[in-house]
Amino acid sequence: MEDITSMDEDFSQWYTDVVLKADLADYSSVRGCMIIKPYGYALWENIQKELDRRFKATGHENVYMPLFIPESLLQKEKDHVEGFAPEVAWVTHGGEEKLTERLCVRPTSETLFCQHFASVVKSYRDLPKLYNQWCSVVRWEKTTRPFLRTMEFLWQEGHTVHATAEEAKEETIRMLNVYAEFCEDFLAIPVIKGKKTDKEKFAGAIETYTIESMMHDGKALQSGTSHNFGDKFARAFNIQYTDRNNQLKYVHETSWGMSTRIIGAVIMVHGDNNGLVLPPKVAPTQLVIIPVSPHKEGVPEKAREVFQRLSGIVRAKIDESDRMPGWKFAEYEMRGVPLRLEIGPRDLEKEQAVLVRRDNREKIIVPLAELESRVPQVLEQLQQSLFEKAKRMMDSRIYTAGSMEELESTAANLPGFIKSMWCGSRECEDLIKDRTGMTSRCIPFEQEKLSDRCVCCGKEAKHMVYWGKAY
RNA sequence: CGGGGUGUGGCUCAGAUGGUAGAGCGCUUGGUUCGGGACCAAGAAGUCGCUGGUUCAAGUCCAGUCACUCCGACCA
Repeated sequence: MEDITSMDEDFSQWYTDVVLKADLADYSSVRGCMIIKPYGYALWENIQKELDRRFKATGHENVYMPLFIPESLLQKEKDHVEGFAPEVAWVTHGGEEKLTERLCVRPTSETLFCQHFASVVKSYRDLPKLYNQWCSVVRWEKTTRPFLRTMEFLWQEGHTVHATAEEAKEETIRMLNVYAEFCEDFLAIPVIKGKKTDKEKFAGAIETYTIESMMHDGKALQSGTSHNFGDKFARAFNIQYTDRNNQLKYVHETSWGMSTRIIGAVIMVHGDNNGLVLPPKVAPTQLVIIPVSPHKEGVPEKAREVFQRLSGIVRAKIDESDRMPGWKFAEYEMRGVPLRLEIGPRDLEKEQAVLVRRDNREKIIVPLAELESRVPQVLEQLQQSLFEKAKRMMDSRIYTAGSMEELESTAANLPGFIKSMWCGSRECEDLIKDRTGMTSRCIPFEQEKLSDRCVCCGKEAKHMVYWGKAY
């Protein structure tokens, strides 16, 4: 089998090669939609499991809303419908009969949740409602790429209603932090937390918060978002409750989402020219055992014994197929399995096994007796070093610009993010996009005062902003 | 939606000037191998993306269409 395209040569092609050859997904006969294969789906299941655990730990409950939204319902909130109308799929017929009202296939479920909240929230005693749903949504995209942008994608969408604006804002930030910690601790992907500019915020939100991560090619991927709707949707959908003082009040809402797109981030942050590299915490298989010269006496028995001992401790797999060992090494590297254990005749003599790390190919000789303690230890170190490597990569590609000239030349020559001061005007944001191809990624929570002046117009600066080219 | 590229066994591709469909890899079977993608032998596998046209004859020429892919604009 030939190698995958080198990422330095053609990053996009490298990405596609990895998705296909690591056996994560395949193209389907439906334009823009992909088949998520068992290995890719196992990855998603691990992401789901961990996120779901974190949602439950913060008091959320899972629900399920319908796939279809009546047109009249979608129309209720003006900004929302304007944002999504261009990319929804419509159902116009049921069997042979034309429907009296078109149904859209949900691009997101705010409107359905709102209608439901309007019917179940009556009193301050009914609040808050902290809901989440796991589902797929459809957006009629013009160009698609596996995981990064598909017409149908799997995600979770959290929807909550609260009594006060303060509570809604707290929830928005809480869930952004859940996402950020999940990315950093579980996926080993460093993120920048911040707020979206008005131009970039979600259709219908008063504030959108985001975590932005940097891919290997220096481009940004919005990895999770959390929206504060204030009482905008509540007013459009008439979601009111009676408070302790018998006053009728509008609720305050939030929504937040993370999708299978995050798998694209895992690929593009950790992957290398040998294929996928998975952080141990999310890897479907954490350790693969490869018997070497399995026809030699004692080898398969010992390999199975090691497999038995380790499978209670880590997600282990043993490959006893009749492939050449070299083929297996390459194959499991392609699939990003964090740790490989080789065991052959030479090891039997010395009562040892050879561990090989996926990230740096370091070989670690471990006495058989110590495997139970050493394997989890090495996995933990690997998880940690993947995060540190990604963090160094991101930090080393964040530049500062004090003038438009600097912004333009940096954007043209150096992949990565650029931070600069900004006056807050849409005009400057648009101009920067025109001149550099970069959009504002976020107004980070961690502000630095680089200067007093907007990088673009020279007027008084309001914020420091990260700019970047985005997926 | 604009611009470029590509559609031929599972995969990567070859098939000048139209004339009976090819290779390598993979797959199956048997044997030898086995510490970084092994070797030998035998086999199976294609209505040449789809529709129409030109022609005695189309993978090849023409028109249309669909899909994939890359680069822009729009978006999780």
